[in-house]
Amino acid sequence: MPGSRRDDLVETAIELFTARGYRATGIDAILAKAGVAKMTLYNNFESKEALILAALKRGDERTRQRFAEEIAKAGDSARDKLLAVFGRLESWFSEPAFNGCMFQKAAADYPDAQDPIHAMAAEHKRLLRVFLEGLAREAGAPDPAELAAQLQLLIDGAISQAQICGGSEAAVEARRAAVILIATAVPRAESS
Amino acid sequence: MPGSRRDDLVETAIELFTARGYRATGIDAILAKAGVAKMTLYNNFESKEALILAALKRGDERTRQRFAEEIAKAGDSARDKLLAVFGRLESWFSEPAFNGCMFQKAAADYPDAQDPIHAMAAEHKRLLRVFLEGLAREAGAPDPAELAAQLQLLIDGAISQAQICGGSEAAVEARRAAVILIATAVPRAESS
DNA sequence: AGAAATATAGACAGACCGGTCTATCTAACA
DNA sequence: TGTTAGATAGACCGGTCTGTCTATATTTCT
Repeated sequence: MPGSRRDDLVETAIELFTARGYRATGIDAILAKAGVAKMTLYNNFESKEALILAALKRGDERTRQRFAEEIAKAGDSARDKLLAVFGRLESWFSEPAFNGCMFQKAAADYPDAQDPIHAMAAEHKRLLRVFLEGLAREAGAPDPAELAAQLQLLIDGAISQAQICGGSEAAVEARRAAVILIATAVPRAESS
Repeated sequence: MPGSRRDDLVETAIELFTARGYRATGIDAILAKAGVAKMTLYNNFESKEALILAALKRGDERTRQRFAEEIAKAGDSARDKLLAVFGRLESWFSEPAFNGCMFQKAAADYPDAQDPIHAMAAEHKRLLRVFLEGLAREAGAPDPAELAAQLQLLIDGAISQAQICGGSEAAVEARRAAVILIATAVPRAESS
């Protein structure tokens, strides 16, 4: 089964990079926590940067999958699906291990837009917006891109506030704002 | 005139810490750019952390002052004052040197909530919320804290997106969302 | 069982970091 | 003019970082 050690490394990298930051987390800390030798890392990845990119890739897939799962559990009205995103935020913020968004932190730690790490963070945000746009379209918004962009502002703002100030109130606040923005954007007066 | 060198150090620190990050910016880079000797730094500040805290303090004061200036230039309706905040965001994002919010980055680089640096970032967000709450109260919002919290989500989300994806569209998007949230929160139907 | 691939521990190099120290220079004030 | 305070350049220390190397051990497949 190739990739088992590799998997351990990527999972541990996601944990530590998200919790402590990319530059602040040394290779040795990841190796110690994953219980893997240094050469195994450098046989599977070209460099620390390659490990970061692999962690971001997996984190991106997982983040959007988690949103999709929460949406699947939600009611079948398109409005409820959109709001389920904020329910996912609330449970995420409530996890003891929550420590902010690994993509916001990646873009902050590697501010050069040309840097592949920064570029991958931007790509994640783009993919998330596409995802939201699909939901907004299902909900019948006449301008789904507009509604998706506004909801994404609330999402990123909530993540940022939760990381800085702690707590999960930012998610319920964002949800309340989302209710208003959705009601305004979607013509159908869908009450109750 | 005491503090001239000290001022140079704080200003340069704000620039470099914001542009490149706190951990990524070495003392030597600040000293070189400010044209100051290393011992002068350590005669004015106890440590790199003390310099960071001084930079955050000045940045906090300046940020809120810039918002206040933009608001003073705006129309005298309370609604226009609230919206002027987003005008300030747009011109900020358009500055060539824009590279995100020094407080978001500080909280990301020092994720421990007990860390004085993280705590000062949280305090800045709290002060900004108080500021917004005052404006919301002037605008006649029945629940000014609620409106302020929602607008702050838009602000932090816009800053985050502008840093990750570049451009200043996030500010105009946030402004459009703010118009909706304000109109919903403030009973008085203040048109035109 | 034997061979080939992969993992291990740990030493090591080279770079960079924060912070200290010294010795020299400059400027202000008596 | 002499003194004192503050600024300067730069060597230096201990520590940490990424990445390489070697020599040994373990697994896996035939």
